[in-house]
Amino acid sequence: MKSIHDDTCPSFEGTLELIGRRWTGSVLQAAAQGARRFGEYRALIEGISDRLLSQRLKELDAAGLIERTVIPTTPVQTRYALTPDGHALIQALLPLARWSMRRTGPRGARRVPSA
Amino acid sequence: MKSIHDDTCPSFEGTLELIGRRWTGSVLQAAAQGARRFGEYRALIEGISDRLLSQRLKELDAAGLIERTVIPTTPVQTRYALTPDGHALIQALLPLARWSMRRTGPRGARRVPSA
DNA sequence: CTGAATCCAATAGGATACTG
DNA sequence: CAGTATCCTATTGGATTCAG
Repeated sequence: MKSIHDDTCPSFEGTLELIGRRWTGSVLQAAAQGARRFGEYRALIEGISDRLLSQRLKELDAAGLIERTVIPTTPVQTRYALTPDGHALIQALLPLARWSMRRTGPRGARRVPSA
Repeated sequence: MKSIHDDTCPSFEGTLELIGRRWTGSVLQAAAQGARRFGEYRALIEGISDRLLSQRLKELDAAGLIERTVIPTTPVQTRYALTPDGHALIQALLPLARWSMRRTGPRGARRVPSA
């Protein structure tokens, strides 16, 4: 049988911790859905605060998964677009998303227990 | 283009937060490598404390990803084995592990920035 | 060997208000 | 519109000690 061990490395934990932060999955989803402007992300992610959205976008930018571009109009526009790496991550996340859906049903009724 | 949105649900975030906790990825790796006894996990996961290993195993048990079995010998033995769901998770995690490896190189030199 | 208990430090997250 | 600044609380994680 194929083991996860064959394909992992010390940074795997780091990746999990990055995308495991609250809202990060939703931010990636929003990006995959085409969100580009700050307000678009905010509209797609129900319940997130400005502060955390800003923080998550900053983290994903630092990780090279999205790219922040400031367009000098008045007022300035800011775009957050997926990088190729970010796109690849989305693809790599699909099996996990399917696994989640299979476990909890398409409507995701319950939450995975955390303790 | 295929979007992650097509395959996700509210519990996806919950899944990410579960496996995004520190050490959880390593615990799953250890399980995939065949660890069953508490001490085997501890030996495979360098640096983890008893408290956190115990906590992670409890969480994964509660999530139905591993099963805890107490064997009444003296002293008692305790086994933590992957459930079918746990196995499926490992498989679903493989693309992500490969993605991590591609980003940082097989030796995982650097850590993904977190802020 | 397999944990539970305790204590402490660091971090994360929520709410709110404010700004160019 | 796109954030930043502050404050506060809750959660996490680390270290150590104790126990069946």
